[in-house]
Amino acid sequence: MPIDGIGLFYISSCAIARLLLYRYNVSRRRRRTIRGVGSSPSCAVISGNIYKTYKRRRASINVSVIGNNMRSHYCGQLNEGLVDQHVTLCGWVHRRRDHGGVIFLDLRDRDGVAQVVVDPDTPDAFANADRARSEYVLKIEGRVRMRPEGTQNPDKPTGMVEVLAKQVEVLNTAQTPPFPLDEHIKVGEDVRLKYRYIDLRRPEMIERLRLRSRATHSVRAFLEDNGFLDIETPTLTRATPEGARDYLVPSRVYPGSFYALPQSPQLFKQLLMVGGIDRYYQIVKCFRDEDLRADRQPEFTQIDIEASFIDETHIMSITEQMTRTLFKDVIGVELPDFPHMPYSEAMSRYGSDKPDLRIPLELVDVSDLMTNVDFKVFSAPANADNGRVAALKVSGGASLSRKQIDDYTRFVSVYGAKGLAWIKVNERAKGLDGLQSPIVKFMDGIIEELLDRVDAKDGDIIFFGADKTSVVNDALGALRSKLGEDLDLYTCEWAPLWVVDFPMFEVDDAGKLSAIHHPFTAPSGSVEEVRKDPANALSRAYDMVLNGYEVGGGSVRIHHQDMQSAVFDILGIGAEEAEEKFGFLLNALRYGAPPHGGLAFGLDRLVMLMAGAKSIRDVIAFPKTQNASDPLTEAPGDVPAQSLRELGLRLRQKNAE
RNA sequence: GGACCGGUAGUUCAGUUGGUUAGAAUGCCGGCCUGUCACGCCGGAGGUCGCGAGUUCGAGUCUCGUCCGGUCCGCCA
Repeated sequence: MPIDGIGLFYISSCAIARLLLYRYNVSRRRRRTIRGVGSSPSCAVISGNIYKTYKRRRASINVSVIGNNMRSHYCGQLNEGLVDQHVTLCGWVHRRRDHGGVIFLDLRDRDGVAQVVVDPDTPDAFANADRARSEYVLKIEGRVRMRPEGTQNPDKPTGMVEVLAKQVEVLNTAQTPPFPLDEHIKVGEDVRLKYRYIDLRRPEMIERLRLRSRATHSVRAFLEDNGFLDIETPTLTRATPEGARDYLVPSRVYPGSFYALPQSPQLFKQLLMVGGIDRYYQIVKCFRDEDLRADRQPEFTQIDIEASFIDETHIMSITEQMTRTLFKDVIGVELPDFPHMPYSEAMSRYGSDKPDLRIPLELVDVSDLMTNVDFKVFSAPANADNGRVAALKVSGGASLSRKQIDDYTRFVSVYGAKGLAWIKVNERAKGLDGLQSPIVKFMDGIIEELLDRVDAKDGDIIFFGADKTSVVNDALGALRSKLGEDLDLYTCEWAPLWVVDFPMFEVDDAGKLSAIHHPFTAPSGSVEEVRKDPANALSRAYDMVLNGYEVGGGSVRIHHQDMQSAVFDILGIGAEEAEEKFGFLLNALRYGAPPHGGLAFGLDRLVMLMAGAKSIRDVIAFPKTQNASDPLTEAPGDVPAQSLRELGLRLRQKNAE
């Protein structure tokens, strides 16, 4: 009992201290960043380098050394306030500067770098400093003192002080690292991944992982405060017929049968709702055996959320607040209110279901102008049911060179566009003579209306896409993002939004319907309406989009068995298959399933954006390469024949033919 | 499954029309240096030009194949 009491007291006093500290930091940050929050309602105005922002902010964190029995302080904690104190530091030799009579050691730990001075008055320490090399692990005892006048370095966080070493202990030697740890030297990612444990020592990498930790902490705190329960779900589960390819795990006990690693805890979280949990969350690994991208790893982390007796308005409101809190807590950014945009509007105005609203460009539909032009490339799609002709005007874009335009033409070709027509508006007042374009000769009679519609001014360029609607949207949507980046057209730093009113199904090339979200998403209409016209049914799904990335997505779920069966029907999942694969879910829906819905965030993407990283690999401690391999462990690897035999597996001959 | 870019010293890169012994910077090793902070100065070592074929008198360089890394399309409910 007394022990419990002490423990409780200890925890709560710590928590209070942290809370106070946290309050202090938040208010300081708010003062600094609120200036940057600007005029546009859906945009946070650019307020300088984001990495700098959280780097600066981190400097104010008091890192606890309680329970650390080898060191008294972290290197990064040294400051004028510690002058004349005796400190013990532990860390790695970041750099060694040997002046013959005096040796400077830059000692690095996860919190920063401290300068240690070793002079010959302490011969043992001097000898050890002399043999120290890069990345040796040292323990240093000494006195903190101000650096002599004229040698202070205000560019470094600990640059006003140094530690005069009394003892230098070599805790471990180190081989010369395969690459330098200086942040200003770039190193190939394959080398970094092979020696990830060294790469992680780089301040930039530690900083990103710290950011990630703070992000999950913020999310957990928010959700716990709002009554969500953290509940774990199985990792060994069963394969689902729809969706991504599953990672399979053979069963030893049932030879020939397989577990699947979850693509998400979707079904389990719905079962938790039927189980009366009411509010659930989990920060959880998910697995999808599909090809990788900069923002896609075979295993990734979701912030998974589900709630009962709630509709889409409330879920979006809660998770939007969560995201806003997250950004404020972790990088001191006040996100604006998130606008809601129907899927159809996103597609027609931006050619994407995850538009980057930092970019001021928009697709403008000009199909109606092109129905009669003497130019088949435009008139054919303009007259086709599933065709579209759209324009994308870039202010000041007339200065683009022929080579740049050719590059963009090649760029859109990967999306299926057969070309990229353009008009340079050199001088509108001169009429056709003031335009420069390979296609303007076909635009006789409609050119003024066209220029008016896109609000073309002297110096602009107008790009055109004309093809099947999906090709035009893909191509011009991608071109829009590309131009935004190449020409640095961003009007703000953060542009979040909700995309809503997704179609329920999409038609594939074979004419078969598949679920756009997933087959448990509730359609907007009744069972009868959905069965009658599935192709036009809308779903109660929503995606959170930030800077052109889908960072989260969810829906209100089907909670009636008859609707669920209808959707399986439409998807071509027969009653028998549905019963076999999802019988447990259909059963659960018969036993009093509450109305429920939720959302899943891609934690890696969120952290990547907050960290200003280009790839989620940079915010994952041990990521995989684009071929889904790990250069560090060399996974995936062979297994002994005996293991296969136990699992009832035999490999097919590799070069059978 | 496909397109594109890259692979040369530990690292980052240069390498001309195919032509002598493949270079630079940095790192590493040795020496000198008591106020540097990406310390400085002097000297030295370090190469399977990803791998395999082919063309050629001769290949880092040209051709084909292949492996690896990256970006993207398809794919990713």
